[in-house]
Amino acid sequence: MAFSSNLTRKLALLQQSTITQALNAFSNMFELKQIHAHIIKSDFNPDLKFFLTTRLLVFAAISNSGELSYAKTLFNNIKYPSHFMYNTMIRGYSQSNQPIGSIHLYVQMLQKGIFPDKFTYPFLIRSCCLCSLFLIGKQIHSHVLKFGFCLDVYVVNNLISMYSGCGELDNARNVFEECFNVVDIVSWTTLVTGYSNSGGIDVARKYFDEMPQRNTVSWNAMVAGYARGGQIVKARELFDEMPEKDVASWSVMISGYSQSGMAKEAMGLFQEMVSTGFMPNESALVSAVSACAQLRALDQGEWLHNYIKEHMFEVNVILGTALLDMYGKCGNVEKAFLVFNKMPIKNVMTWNSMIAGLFLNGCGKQALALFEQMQKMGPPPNNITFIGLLTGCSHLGMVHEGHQIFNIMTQVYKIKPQLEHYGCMVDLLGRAGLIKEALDFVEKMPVEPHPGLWGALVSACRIHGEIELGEELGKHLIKLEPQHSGRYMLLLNMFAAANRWDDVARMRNLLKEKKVLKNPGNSIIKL
DNA sequence: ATAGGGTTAG
Repeated sequence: MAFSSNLTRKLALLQQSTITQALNAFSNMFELKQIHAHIIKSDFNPDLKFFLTTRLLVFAAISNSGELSYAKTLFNNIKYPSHFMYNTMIRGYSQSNQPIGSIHLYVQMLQKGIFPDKFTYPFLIRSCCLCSLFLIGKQIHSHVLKFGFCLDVYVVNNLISMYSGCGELDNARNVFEECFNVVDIVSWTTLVTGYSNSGGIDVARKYFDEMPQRNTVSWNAMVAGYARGGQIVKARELFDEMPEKDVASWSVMISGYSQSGMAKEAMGLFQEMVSTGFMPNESALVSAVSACAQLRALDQGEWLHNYIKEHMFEVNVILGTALLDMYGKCGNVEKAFLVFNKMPIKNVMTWNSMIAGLFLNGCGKQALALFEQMQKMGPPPNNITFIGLLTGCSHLGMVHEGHQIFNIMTQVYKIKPQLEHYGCMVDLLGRAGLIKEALDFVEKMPVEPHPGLWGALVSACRIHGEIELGEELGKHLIKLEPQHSGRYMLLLNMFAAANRWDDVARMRNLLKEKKVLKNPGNSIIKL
């Protein structure tokens, strides 16, 4: 008996080593499926089968070339999955496009009496954040406390990051302070990011200064915080002070410039990055392309596109959208379409940008045709889609189509119009000279008209010579916003257009009298 | 037995 069981074990070990070698050799789903088939057909002992299935599950669920749906099937066919298998699936879902699956599996795990461990929670909490299920996240926090896993720094950091993500910085800080003996550089950095994302940039800086040590990521987080908060000069100071820069540092700073509308600085820094010998990453490229779009710099945009092609960067959905947006804004709608058609994955923003690009170049019919296509085979349009469509119709004078779009928005997609949508409609009617209809529309609106909306109407009155009505509306507007110089200018310009010079002079005096500063206009300050 | 986090984009 002893002899025979020993033999079985030896045989198993022998089999195990061959199979382990085979497992080490597989690197894609095709090979994995072959091995899976082999496992099903052979009569390995159950322990070995279980071991091998675990290996397959890990690859299918979490590796880059895996396939979560296959992992799901695999998992569902296992009678008694181990806690490790549950953890693997929870992690797999957390890095998929359906992170809610993690939560379902966690519940299932508890129902089956399988105990979670410290590896369960980081991914589970991450999934809660990704789905914005913060209430569930808090419940899970109580599980963490109950099971005593808050001594694990990974769990702690994910909790801090969850509370930061839902803007509850007091809770984030409480976790940080209660676990002060386990926190590390990542916890500090998470807190810095959390505060700077919630408008607490000074608190963020305080934590940054108090950190026992800093690395490049912590510096990057602080620079990003300043850049996001519009304090671009401070961001740059810190960027220059950094003891060491990595690709993300450059990327953070370039995106800061680009998003603050400082497109020239963004381009300059991008060039500096490349000449310093750094290979830009996708996000730096996106910011640079977007800077070209702002500057209407087609040549530089095309240079970047070539650079991307030459270096064989994967054009992901964000980079692709940035590129077609750039081509659209720079007036090359053909190239925009070329990029659009080549993109294997498109999302709402991709479609929105392409539609806007077509409108911008006067191709209203094609823009509407693309919207038709989007409704048939694209992602569901969102409120931004409709702002783009209505603005486009307004600029091209497509009044009838604009009305249709508004109806589609409210009736088909049940999207409640926001102030912006009403503004577009008023603009659409006003520009077309349908001032009465525009006023009717304003009266029927269920929301309080925004000052800018009256402004659009006054401009329309100027263009279409409805001076009396314009005057009435303009005065009403000045009452609403007496400190806004632009409101006076609307009336002044209208009187000038109607050759009513006395009234123009009267407006000038009024401007002086009220000490309303005239907006000197926008100018880009070169650093 | 096996494993994990913080910065950057349209």
